[in-house]
Amino acid sequence: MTERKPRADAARNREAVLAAADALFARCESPAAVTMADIAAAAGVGKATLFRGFGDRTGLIHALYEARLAPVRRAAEEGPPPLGPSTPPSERVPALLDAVLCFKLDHRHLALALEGTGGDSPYAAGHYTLWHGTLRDALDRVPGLADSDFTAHALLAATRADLVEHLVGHEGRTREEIRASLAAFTARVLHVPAPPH
Amino acid sequence: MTERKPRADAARNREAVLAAADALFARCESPAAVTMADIAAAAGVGKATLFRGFGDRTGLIHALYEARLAPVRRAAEEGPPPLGPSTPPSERVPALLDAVLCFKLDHRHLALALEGTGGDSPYAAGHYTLWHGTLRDALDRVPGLADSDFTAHALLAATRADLVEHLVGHEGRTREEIRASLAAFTARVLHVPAPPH
DNA sequence: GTACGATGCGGACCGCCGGTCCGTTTCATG
DNA sequence: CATGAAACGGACCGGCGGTCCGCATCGTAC
Repeated sequence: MTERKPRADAARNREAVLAAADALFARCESPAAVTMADIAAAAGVGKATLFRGFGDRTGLIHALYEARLAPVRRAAEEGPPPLGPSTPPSERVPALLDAVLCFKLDHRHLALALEGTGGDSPYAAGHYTLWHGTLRDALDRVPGLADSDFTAHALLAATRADLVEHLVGHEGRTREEIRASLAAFTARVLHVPAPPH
Repeated sequence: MTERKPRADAARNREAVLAAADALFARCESPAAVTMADIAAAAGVGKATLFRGFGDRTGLIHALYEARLAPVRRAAEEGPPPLGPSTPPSERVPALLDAVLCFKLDHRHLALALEGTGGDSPYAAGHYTLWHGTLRDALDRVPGLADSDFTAHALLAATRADLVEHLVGHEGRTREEIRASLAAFTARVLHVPAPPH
């Protein structure tokens, strides 16, 4: 058995830390304004508990992001259409992108914290590789579309957290406007005429 | 006259700092590994000179980026086709994007330092607004293309520095491969059938 | 219930970095 | 050459990410 049963208080603290971090990132303007000490204080634990449980700051952010992303990820991996794998590509590609976009809209503060971690690029993170791979595979099945790898990168780039933040915060776009824009852009890339709506 | 003649040594130091910073960012793996003290030492000046001349770290990076970008910017603002304003849109849009991409390929270290500055989003920077505005205006003149604002954002997002870095560093793509991929993607968005090559 | 080893805890502590301060040096001008 | 202004530089500061170690708590075996 490589599995070790974690102690009860450790699990409880882990959840408290994730909840406190989520709340703090949501409340504060910039992710950089949230310090490890802040999170520890808000969770009612010592600083060392953070680092023991998550390694370092980026580890904590990754864990938090991953925890919130899990439902969407599962819906895309094994859920029903239009997100699940049984969906035809021309329908699944827009659905996947819309799901990513909605997640980033709902969790802008987390996405900003993750992508703005500085040192390590967001393209090294596991979840990016997953989205990119899923999208690439779907694009491979779209007739007449070459270079699915770059296309997947480019489409995902249109959902970058700081771009979304800019659209919402500085250009004053609403959630539905942005979703419509991305859908139209995606349709254009897929060579499907946009629905008149 | 609002212009004040700067002292000779100040101008000299300014250039030395820019050159030293450029070299350091190019040499080091991560932009975060280059400290202000490093730059000051490499330029042979005191730390205070950096902050007096550029305000803070992001100011220095902005100034350096802007200095290196100036030629491309001028070519786009008042140069001859295919970059200049007299070019027809269907030709100018790919040319603008290719110019941005090439600049980021040539100055990856600077682009990474700029976009990875953390706190402030790259979308607030003046040069982004400029590229976006130019591209949007060109897209406005492409028949049948609505939502030029978002389209400009999305196309520019495909040239993000960390994406370029990922393609070159982790996927092993060559410069020409990436340029071809972006050109094909752009053509697809413009509904122009890609050239048979 | 109790004794005991292992696991986890917490906050004082460290090194480093961005940014500031102020006594000193260098430039420009008449 | 004298003098005021402008720029210099490195010691200094506050704060942050990350570590360390003595102490508390948990789970277990009897």
